[in-house]
Amino acid sequence: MSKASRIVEQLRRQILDGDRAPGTRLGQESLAAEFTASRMPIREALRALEAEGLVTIKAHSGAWVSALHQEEFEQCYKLREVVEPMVIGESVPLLSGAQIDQIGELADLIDNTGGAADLRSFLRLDREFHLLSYAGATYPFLTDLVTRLWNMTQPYRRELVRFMPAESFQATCAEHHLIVDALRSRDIDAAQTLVRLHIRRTRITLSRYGEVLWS
Amino acid sequence: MSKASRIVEQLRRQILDGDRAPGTRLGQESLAAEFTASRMPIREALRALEAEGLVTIKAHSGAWVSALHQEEFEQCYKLREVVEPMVIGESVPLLSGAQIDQIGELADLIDNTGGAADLRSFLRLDREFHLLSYAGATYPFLTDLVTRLWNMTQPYRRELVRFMPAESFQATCAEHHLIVDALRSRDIDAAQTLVRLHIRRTRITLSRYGEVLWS
DNA sequence: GATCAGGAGATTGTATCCAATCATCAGGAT
DNA sequence: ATCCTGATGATTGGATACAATCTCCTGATC
Repeated sequence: MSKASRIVEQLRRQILDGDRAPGTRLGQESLAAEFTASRMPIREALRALEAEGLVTIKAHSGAWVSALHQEEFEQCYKLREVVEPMVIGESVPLLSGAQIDQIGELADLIDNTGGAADLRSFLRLDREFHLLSYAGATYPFLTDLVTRLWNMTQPYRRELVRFMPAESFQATCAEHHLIVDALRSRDIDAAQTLVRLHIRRTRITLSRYGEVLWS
Repeated sequence: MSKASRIVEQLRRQILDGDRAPGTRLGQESLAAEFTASRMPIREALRALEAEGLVTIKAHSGAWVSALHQEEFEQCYKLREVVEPMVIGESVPLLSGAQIDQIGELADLIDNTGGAADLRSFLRLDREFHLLSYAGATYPFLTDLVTRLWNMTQPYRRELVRFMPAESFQATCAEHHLIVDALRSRDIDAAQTLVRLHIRRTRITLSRYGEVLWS
């Protein structure tokens, strides 16, 4: 595996984990020093992350961790409301029983995080829960798009979930279990509707606290 | 504008125009000689085109113009059947009257190409017709996806359209004009249905000749 | 005859160096 | 006081040189 691709993975991990906040400058020289490499693999890594939407590059100027305006953030969620039901519809008939069991276990684990109480675990498990439920889907383009949308919004989700009230967290957990039930009974329609409503409710809940974050 | 981005545009154009067929090797050294540049901007360009799906890179091995199997080609069309109705639904209410007129003119121009008779013009205009009809859509991610799907399938469309019988070409033209009518009357539902059927019929028509191409 | 090991050649990946471009700030004119 | 202008410093873009890796051919072995 090349040095550039290792740097891509590490940088992506750092951005998603919140170690590098949106708007942070990514200077080639300083990154080269950090990763003990030359600027060349750094440049390739930044280009790759730009293609993923995680990094924004301005010619002859520099690279920054991509930042979203509130409208862009909400547009990502609105797009997810349309695309993810489509993807889970493809996925439901093709998921294995073992996969569905695993998704159910993730739902249980999420219950125990308490949402904002264990933010890091919640974000990681919630992401895993949803993306695994799409594992059966056959359209690589759409699953890539979904992953991109999750990645791009992750830093903001981290900040916004802090404000999420307990009742909203409980709703999230309940919806997760309903989704698992729909998967178990292979009910495509129910799964699609639940996913759409789940994302929609989350968007509306989060947008209430967006004013604080973006103002 | 950087040298790399100029190379991206030229290479993309060459691939879409059929000057570089799928499976063709893209050696860094030879490309550097062609474009009178060093290998460095070439690498950046290849990475960018890889992100667009037009180029496939294998580590330590090389880059090739992306090739699709028949199943992948048809999967692109099936995905278009789902995504493009969504996009045109977003687009219809936001297209300007001037844009719709322009789309109508494109439909007329396509009639005059005679399909396989003037293949180059047909491909260019057909592409322009559809992509312009999506110009009102507000989701950049989805329009990017649609453009990617068009680009990736273009080399194969070029080959397959050669076999397209006259009746199929006439059907295509008729459907185009029906779509224009739907745009003019701002009929979202009609536009979505027509686009879906248009893509579906094209896929079925083309797949009939795929055996020849891929066997 | 088929398969696998090994080495030569070619090609990609990385480091270093130089050139081009942009941001910043001082200085002067309006 | 504000805006424009120009020089300086920092940073990215590109070229060249070297290292790492793969491919393919050769030849030996089963």
